[in-house]
Amino acid sequence: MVQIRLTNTRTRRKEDFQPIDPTNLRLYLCGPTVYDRAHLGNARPVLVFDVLVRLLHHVYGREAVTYVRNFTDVDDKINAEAQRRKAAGSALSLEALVAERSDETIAWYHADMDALGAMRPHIRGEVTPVAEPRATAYIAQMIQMNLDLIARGHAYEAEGHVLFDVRSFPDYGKLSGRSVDDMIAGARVEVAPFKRDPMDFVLWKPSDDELPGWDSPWGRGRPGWHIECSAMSAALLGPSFDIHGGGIDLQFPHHENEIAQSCCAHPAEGFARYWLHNEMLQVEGKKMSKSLGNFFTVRDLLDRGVPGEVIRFVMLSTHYRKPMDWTEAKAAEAEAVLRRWRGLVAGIEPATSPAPALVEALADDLNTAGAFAVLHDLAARGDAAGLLASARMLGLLLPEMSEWYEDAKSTEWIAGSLSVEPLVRLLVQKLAEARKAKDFATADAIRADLTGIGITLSYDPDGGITYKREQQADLSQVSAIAAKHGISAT
RNA sequence: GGUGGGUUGGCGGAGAGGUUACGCACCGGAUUGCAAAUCCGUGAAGACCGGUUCGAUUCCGGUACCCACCUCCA
Repeated sequence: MVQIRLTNTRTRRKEDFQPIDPTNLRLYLCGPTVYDRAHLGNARPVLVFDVLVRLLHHVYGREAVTYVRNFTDVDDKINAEAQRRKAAGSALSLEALVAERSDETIAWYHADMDALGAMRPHIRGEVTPVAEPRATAYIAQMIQMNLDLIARGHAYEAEGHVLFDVRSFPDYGKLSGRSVDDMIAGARVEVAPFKRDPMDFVLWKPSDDELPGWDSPWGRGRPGWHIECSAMSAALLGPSFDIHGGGIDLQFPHHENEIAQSCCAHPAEGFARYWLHNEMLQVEGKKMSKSLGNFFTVRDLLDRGVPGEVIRFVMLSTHYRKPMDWTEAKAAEAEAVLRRWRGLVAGIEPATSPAPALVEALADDLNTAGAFAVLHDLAARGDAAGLLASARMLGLLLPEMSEWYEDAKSTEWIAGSLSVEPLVRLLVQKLAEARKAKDFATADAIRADLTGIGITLSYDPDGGITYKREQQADLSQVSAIAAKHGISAT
């Protein structure tokens, strides 16, 4: 059996992965807060985990893997949207409006992640909504966990809040390498007066009548963010499980707090054994932010015609623990490579198993960049069946993601360009006739004009011509070009 | 201020104490009416300063620069 090695943030070392139970692997990935479309950065941990899960499937079998990813649907931004709809005259209750907003955001999220070829979370291999818990469905478990923490002396009630007592957990700060005293020194937040220690964090907070809330021993309120993941992972995976993942920005405070809550509520258990954190995504060398104007969602890219498979390729071409930069140049390069590979594997059945070198690369702390080198090698040797089987382990060259390639190959035009398509066809026809008559001057002139506006073409061996519209094609000039070459629009 | 990560050839991006990473681009060649595509091939690197070593881009220390987190952003 292949030995998987993973960099465990908890120990800051690359370690052999030893499952608690090889027939029942359990993974938890912090999912999105469902207030809006997922931005590009949200996709990174999902794709990293997707490759990890595919690798685990390969090594341990699909039915041995349980992969849980939550939806955080308790959030001020969701509440704000619900309140806006209420104010706009909706007859629904606030709770129903919150659910409505969450539902539509979750549907978007599914569509976007599906487009990237990311597998849905699953329990022992079986895709089910249970593997994607919503925080609002686990409020009772959160309340119970808070009660346990209070009973064990790790939490206290103050003015309708329940707070975690960080001084009661000596290991607090271990994951992120900070001491409580360091954190206080660097803290820039105003400290609520009812906290025993400035770093104590909220497990439960009160809700007023304007906000969604649930009845609890501490009055009507809602859970703190961190307790949600502790309660849901315990409910679905048990108090000890194998791998917990997320972006490096969640290391502190979110994951630190999860550890504190879960380890104090279940002192005999180890909680997550391996912690995986991916580095952040940048755009053209800068942090993605709304103020810089370089903020965009996965859907924005898809709508602009960047295939999901290309996004996936770019994301995986950088190791997950390094900052990665999204650039147009990378997307173009990825598309060219994918196009070549798809041409190579067309009509080919995949080999029965991926190349051992590829599995080895992935087993070595998910070295996806190294895995690409293996794919390039297979392609260079003309091993199409091996390339296909291996690429699919990375979630590439999957049949369900081939649409963009098929469209380009069949020179199909998107709806907006239908009106000029007949003209282009006539121009190409004229070009073909000119070539046949060895009138290369005319042929080259037509080709140059079409290339100039972003319609590229290539000559097939049989004398036919394949043409396609590039991303930035300027179709407004087509009729002028047609007129120039003696073709009139009718 | 605290914590963590990074700096590799024109660009992107890995591994490894000594032996070609790989891809894109470039250049040369094959093919082509010319292109495109494809195929073959060459060249090119490891921030700076010290240390350990027979030997370091790879280990250790320092310096510079970049980034992230410390604010319920993956």
